[in-house]
Amino acid sequence: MTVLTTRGLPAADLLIRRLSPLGPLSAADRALIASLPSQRRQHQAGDDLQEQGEALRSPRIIVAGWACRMRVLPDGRRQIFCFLLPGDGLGLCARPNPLALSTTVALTRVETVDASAIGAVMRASPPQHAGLKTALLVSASLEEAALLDHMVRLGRQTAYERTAHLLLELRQRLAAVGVAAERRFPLPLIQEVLADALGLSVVHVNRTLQQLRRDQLLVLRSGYAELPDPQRLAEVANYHPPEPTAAVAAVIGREAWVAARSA
Amino acid sequence: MTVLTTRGLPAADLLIRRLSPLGPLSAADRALIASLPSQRRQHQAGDDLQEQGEALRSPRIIVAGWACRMRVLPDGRRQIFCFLLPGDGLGLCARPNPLALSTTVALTRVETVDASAIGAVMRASPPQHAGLKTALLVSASLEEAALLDHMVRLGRQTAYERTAHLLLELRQRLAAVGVAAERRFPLPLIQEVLADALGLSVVHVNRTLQQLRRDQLLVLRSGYAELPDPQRLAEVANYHPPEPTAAVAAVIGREAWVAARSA
DNA sequence: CGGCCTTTTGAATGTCTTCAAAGTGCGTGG
DNA sequence: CCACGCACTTTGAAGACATTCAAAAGGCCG
Repeated sequence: MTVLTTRGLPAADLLIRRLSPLGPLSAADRALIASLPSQRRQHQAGDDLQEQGEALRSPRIIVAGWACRMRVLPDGRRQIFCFLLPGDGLGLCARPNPLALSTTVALTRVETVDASAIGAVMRASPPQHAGLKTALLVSASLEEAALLDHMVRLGRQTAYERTAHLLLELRQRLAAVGVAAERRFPLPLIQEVLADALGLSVVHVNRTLQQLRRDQLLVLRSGYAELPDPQRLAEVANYHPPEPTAAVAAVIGREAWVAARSA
Repeated sequence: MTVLTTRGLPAADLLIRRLSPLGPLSAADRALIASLPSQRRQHQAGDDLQEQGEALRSPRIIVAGWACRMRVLPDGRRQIFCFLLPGDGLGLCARPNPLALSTTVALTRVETVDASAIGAVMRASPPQHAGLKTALLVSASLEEAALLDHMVRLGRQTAYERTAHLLLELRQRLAAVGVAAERRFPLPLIQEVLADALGLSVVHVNRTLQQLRRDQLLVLRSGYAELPDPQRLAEVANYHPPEPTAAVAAVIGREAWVAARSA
């Protein structure tokens, strides 16, 4: 059975579910993840999790709720770069002591746990955590690929395609942490947020969502989205899910991965 | 006097000019850069320098010409993510053996030199090249920031603002390698390329450029752009150049940088 | 029940695209 | 050296897509 909510789900389960397809996690890796502090910090919707230009705060993992990275223009226009979902890291960066390149804001109530131990693995390369580091690098790779996808949406897709494409990405990412069923997943975003992510006006997002509903491609209710026909939606949106295999190969090379699996 | 062409300029000069404001380059760092092979590989305009999904080719530095990273949709729509200018690296990545997340194509005739030595510094952390590694990481940081800037352009700026903003970015980056004067710099791009970068149609790019000219903010001729009033242009575009100081602090922390300078 | 935030609707407007064709510049070959 | 061809730029007109403004409807919480 698929878990449809993460609130209350231990951080470790979430992280292991997300990372294990991305690299060969050793027993030591799993132990390190399991030993992450269980104490959760609560953030209210609207809270800044990270201010642009400020030194990166100590690394944390989101265990519940949604956030986003964004930038605001002087006249109030806002662009959302990406959404941060349960299982995603905050301030997990391979660079030492970096400044934040964007502001991170909680979109719902968010719960995070400290992930300094994982940050340490990112910065050093302890041999007993090579698999974990691989998974983290693959994860960073996937994030970067998602940014490029988003740029294609903004620059070269219609409102209808953009919206469909984003919905499929969110479904895919939520599925990777066990928070999405095949067709149904939580979507706790108001239309203004979708608009700022998709580079559209709120009114137009509203009309685009209606069009998707009329076309039997989307059902929205009580904070959940349902995609009755993901296949057809993927076709209209030109959506291609990231292959985990490709993602892994992206960091360690396909041969190395095969070797690691069989070892 | 500002050098207005790089063809013939040694790779080392270009790289040192670009990297020295980004990190404290030691004598060893400069020696390593100076010892890069001088043999240049020629690529014709239109050549693939790197295919999406393919293993990253061995790292090289562009010493002359322009390239871009981009993705193409099945129906031929194309989005350009960023431009690669002289002094920029190809396949310089902190991740080991990664696959390319996008295709890289030469936009003009391009000359590159091998940069395996620099790639090695990126992957390992030889203590005698700590400064160089810092500079490379800062450089990667700036690249990422530029991607985010581009997303803001695509999602939340008008055609006029986008175009102005991109021109200012190009001027700034070319100036960093000594290829741009205060107001004049090479712009070897056809309008179709600008269109694919800016998420606009060719026709609209044409009209937007005309508008900029009518407003006395831009002069284009024989492959060069001139910005008669960069200040005013920056205002209409909401352009904020990346501060080198901020960039350095972004990687090593402000205090560490100050310490390194005075040491 | 009332107030506030969010969604929805309508109408007018504006930005940007598409299609089609003419103009311009430049290199090549006659 | 000129003429031609080709690629790129420019122009016009029509229409599609998206925004803006304004207001009504819906939902949720105190």
